[in-house]
Amino acid sequence: MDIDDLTTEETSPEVRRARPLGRTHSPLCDLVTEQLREAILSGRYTAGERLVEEQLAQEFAVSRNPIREALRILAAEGLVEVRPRHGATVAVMSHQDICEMIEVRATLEGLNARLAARRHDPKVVARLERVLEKGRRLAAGAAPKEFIALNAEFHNLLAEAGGNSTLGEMVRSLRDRTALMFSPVDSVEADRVWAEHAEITKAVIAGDEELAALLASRHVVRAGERLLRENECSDCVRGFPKGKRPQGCPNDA
Amino acid sequence: MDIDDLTTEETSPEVRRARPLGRTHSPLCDLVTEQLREAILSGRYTAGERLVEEQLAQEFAVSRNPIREALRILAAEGLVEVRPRHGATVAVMSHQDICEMIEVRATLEGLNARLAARRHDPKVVARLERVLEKGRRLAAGAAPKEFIALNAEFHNLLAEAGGNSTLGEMVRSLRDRTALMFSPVDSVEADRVWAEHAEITKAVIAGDEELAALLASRHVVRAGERLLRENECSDCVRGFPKGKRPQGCPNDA
DNA sequence: GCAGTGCACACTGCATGCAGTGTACAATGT
DNA sequence: ACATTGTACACTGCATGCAGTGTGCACTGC
Repeated sequence: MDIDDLTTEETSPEVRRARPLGRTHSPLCDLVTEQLREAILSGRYTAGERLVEEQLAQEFAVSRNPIREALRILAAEGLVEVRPRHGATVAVMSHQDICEMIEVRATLEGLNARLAARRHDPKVVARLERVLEKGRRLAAGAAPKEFIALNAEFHNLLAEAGGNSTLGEMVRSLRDRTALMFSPVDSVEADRVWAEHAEITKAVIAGDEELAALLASRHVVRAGERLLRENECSDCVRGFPKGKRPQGCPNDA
Repeated sequence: MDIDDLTTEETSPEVRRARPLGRTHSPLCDLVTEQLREAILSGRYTAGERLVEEQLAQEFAVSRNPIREALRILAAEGLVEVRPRHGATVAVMSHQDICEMIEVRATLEGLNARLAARRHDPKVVARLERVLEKGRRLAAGAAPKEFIALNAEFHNLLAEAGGNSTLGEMVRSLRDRTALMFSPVDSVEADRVWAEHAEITKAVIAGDEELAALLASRHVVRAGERLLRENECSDCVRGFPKGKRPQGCPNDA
């Protein structure tokens, strides 16, 4: 609740360059949404875990009202599932769900890369290369969390390069929902991923639409394949401790 | 509020086949969401129109709470825009927004048709042909509203034929958001649209992935082109009466 | 006239309270 | 032992109320 300096009144008539409080301070509902999303994406809440309103309300030190709104928003995004009169749970994704999302994401990343290549805006490209360089230095050695952030940064920038914000928003959502599983990569994987990023960027710079699309699409499928291979014997993605699995989890069948 | 027969208690021990009330009755929040979505899509609320919570609450005869939740959900779907402390408005889409959505939708419909052709499940295909036939009879002569419904039915079925529910959900959302503008078609247009549907279906039945994808994609672009042509001089899509335009509407510039 | 100030109204953001529903578990009868 | 009923608890759904914020308009002094 970062409303701390409301007490300091304007005393001198000169322009004080006070930051526009009214514009900047977000409603609690939005803050909760962000934090909750972050918490889910970072794995602090595991798939299938119940999200009890009162509990969250105490955790965030707010009333249940903003919590409820946040939960509806996240439900609309697909990160949370709300069953009427049964409450909210972190969304559980089946093997099939993941396959579906990867298929769609591969197509959309392909389209986006194609658009990026078509425009190859020098400004955005420059920024892309900067992230690429930063990643090249850290890639293999980076902590998982750092790597994820860097990866997100690259892909967000690529989306920007595509210049289709609707598309960008959609892939971001898909990436969020699948990101949970892409997390643990060994250093060999990380190197390969980053090399692929470089290849994509090269194609974008060259304005080679066809190649950029192909590479970006394949980039998603590759990561997906590894993921699906790892999980081929379990229908649910994350390993739930026995007895704590979401109801209906095929692992219990 | 269809809770009408709660009074009828089970009196005889035999199984009464009473429908499970607990499962079926939706929370007000969901009902409001649906009705509001329907109202926006059918044009009963025009783009940029303010959606005042208290007003809606009285309209639906509920409190502001479920209204707020519905608004957040629709905002997450992109049908409504919520500015903190300024309230909600029906989303206004710029020329660019529409271009972007059409581009994405064309790609996704293409992917979906490809998948549908790959599976060409006889059962779904049979249903497709039934809708197609019904449409062929009515197409040109149908009332606009009827035509839209029929069109939606066809596309939903096609999505089902694709077998990727995530994808289906995404194209449905895109179709919703663009549907507003596709509405007024003359009978020549309607005939052409329906002929294209038939072509797509044929390719799906033949299992010709490439053709199905191409046709479906082009189908979207065609409709989009007409739309964009019509609006090429106005940046905002729907004609707002002068003085009632959403703030920032380029038509006022 | 016209910038600046104060005020009133409209609306959103949020907390609180209560009724209704789902669920687990003990009590009861068979 | 087992099905059935009763009951207590946990939680969601929703209404209500109030504080805070945005906005338009009258008022003031110039």
